Amino acid sequence: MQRLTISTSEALERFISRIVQRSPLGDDETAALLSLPATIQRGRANVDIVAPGELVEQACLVVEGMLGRFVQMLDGRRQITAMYVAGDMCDLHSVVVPRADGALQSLSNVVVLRVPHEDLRRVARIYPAIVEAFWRDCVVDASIQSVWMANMGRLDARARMAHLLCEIGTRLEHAGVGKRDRFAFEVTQSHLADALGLTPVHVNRTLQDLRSTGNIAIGNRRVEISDWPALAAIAGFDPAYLHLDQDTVTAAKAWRQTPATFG
Amino acid sequence: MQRLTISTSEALERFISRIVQRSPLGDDETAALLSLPATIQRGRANVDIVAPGELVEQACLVVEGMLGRFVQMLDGRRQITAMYVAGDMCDLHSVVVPRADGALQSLSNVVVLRVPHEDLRRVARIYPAIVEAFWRDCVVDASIQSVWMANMGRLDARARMAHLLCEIGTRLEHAGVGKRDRFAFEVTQSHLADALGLTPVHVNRTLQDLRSTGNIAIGNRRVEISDWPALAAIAGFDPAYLHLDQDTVTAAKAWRQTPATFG
DNA sequence: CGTCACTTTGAGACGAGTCAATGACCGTGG
DNA sequence: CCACGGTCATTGACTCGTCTCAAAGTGACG
Repeated sequence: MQRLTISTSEALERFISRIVQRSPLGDDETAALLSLPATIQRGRANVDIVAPGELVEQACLVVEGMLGRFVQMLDGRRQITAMYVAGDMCDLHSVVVPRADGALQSLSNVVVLRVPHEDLRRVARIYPAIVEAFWRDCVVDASIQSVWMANMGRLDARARMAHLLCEIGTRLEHAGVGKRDRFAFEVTQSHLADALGLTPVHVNRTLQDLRSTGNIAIGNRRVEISDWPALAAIAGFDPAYLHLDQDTVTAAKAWRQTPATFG
Repeated sequence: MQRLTISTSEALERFISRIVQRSPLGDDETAALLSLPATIQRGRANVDIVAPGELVEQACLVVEGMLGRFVQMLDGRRQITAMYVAGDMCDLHSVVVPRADGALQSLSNVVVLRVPHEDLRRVARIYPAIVEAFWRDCVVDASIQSVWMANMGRLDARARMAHLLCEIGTRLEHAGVGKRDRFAFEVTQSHLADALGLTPVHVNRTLQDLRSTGNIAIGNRRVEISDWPALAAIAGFDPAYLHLDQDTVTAAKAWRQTPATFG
C-alpha cells in the first residue's frame, strides 16, 4: 500500500486540499502554501515527533499513518488528547505557542512533512485568509477535543469506543483513506486505552462486547462497522463537531468579504 | 462587592490587559481594540449566553462572574468543557467557526461584554498582531482543555477536584480577583460535577474528603486552600499549561520581528 | 525457533454511580 | 413575622462499571 517515495509537493497538495475543505483560498494563497519549504520525515510507531516541553520550530503535517498527542502524568500514566490522520496539520498551534506541553508521538509507521514556523508566519502575515485558515483549523481541533472530553466524562466504555470508531472512520473517509465503515486503524489496544481513559484490559473486553453484539469486526489493525446506524446510536455520534460540511466554509467566505477598512 | 455600573471602556481595558499578558501589542493595536463597539450585558446564574447550535455573531468577554461551556448528551447528561473567569474572551473561536457546538452558560451572576464579530474581523485584518493574539488565546484555551481531558482520563475524583481548585485559584489570582489560596468560587456542586465528570453526590463526598484531610475549607461559594503545596501535590498541578508566564510572550515577540516579505 | 509485543482470559477489589431521604438556607408572599 | 417553596448540600445503603494483578495465548519477525 505505502509508496516508497512521496514528493514534498504532493504532500503539500494533500495539505492544501484539506485546508480548502474548511477555508476557501485564492490562487495566490494556494501558490504561496505550495511554495513552502518542507522536508519529508519517516518514522516507526511509538517515537516522539515532538518531545514534551520542547521548543518547537517546525510544524508537522501527517502524510501517512497516525499520530497522537500525549499528556503524561507524574506516575507514568498517560492520556492521548488527540489523534491525527493523513492530511491533518497536527502542530499548527505551535506556531503561536511554540512550547509543547505534551508529546507528539507516532502511533503507527508514519510519513510526516515538516514546515518551519518562520515560513508559515511569513505567508500568514501576507495573506489574511491563510492566518484565518490556520486559526480555524486550531479551533476545529479544539472542538473535537471538547467532544472527547464530554464522552470521557459522561459515556461508558462501550459508547466511548463506539464514538471513537465512528469519528476515526468519518475522518479517514474524508481524508480519502478508506471508507468510514471499513478502514485501517493502525493503533494498538493500549493506544485506544490511552485515548479513551481506560485500561488496555478493559478496552479488550469492550471490543469483544461490540463484536459479540454484531456491531463491529476488528482485528489486524482493521475495522469493519457492520451496521453504521446502530454503532452511531450507541455512541450518540453526530459528526457536526468535525466541521467537515459546507457550513464552516460558508461562514469563512463571509470573512473574506469583510472590508479591510477601519475607523 | 459588585459595582452597579461598569463602562464599556473599563471592560475593554480589562480585556486588553489580559491579552497583553500573552501577546505584546503596540499602541496602535491597543487603541484599535479600545475603540471596538461593545455592549454590556448582565445575567443571573444558569442562563444561556450562547445557545447550542446558534449562529454566533458576537464574541463575549467575561467582566464579572463565571461562565461555562457545556456539551449536552442526548439523554440530558452534560459536561462542562471549559470554565471562564473575569477577563477571559470566552467566545473568540466563534469568530472563525461561528456555529456553536455547545452552549455557553452563566454559572453565577455575570457581567459580560459583547463585541460584534464584524468589528473583531476588521481589526484583525488590519493588525497582524491582533489576529495572532486572538489565535494564541484560542490555542491556550485548547491547552487547558487537554489538561482537563488528561485529568478526567487518568486521575481519581480527589485529584481531579484538587487540580480544578488549584487551576481556578491560579487563574483568578492572575485575573486580579482574589488570592490563589483564598477566593470566591461561585459555582454549585452540580457545576463541579459537570466539570469533573462526576455526580453531584460524589463531588460532595470528595469535598468532604479534602476537608477532612485538612487540605481545604470550602463553603458559601468560597474556597480556602490551607496548604497549597499539599493540594498541588495531590493534583499533580503544574501551572505551565496556563501559559501565564513570560515564556509565551517571548515567543510572541519573535513573531513580530519576522519580516513581512516573501519569495 | 525463540523473542518480543500485543491480545485475551479470570478472579477479586474498589471507586463512583444510583436512588432516596433529610437537612440547611434563602427569598417571597400571606 | 412566619409559612412556604425552591435550590442546594448532605447522608446512607446498595449496585455496577472499571481497575488490578496475574497468567496464558497469539502472531510477527529476525
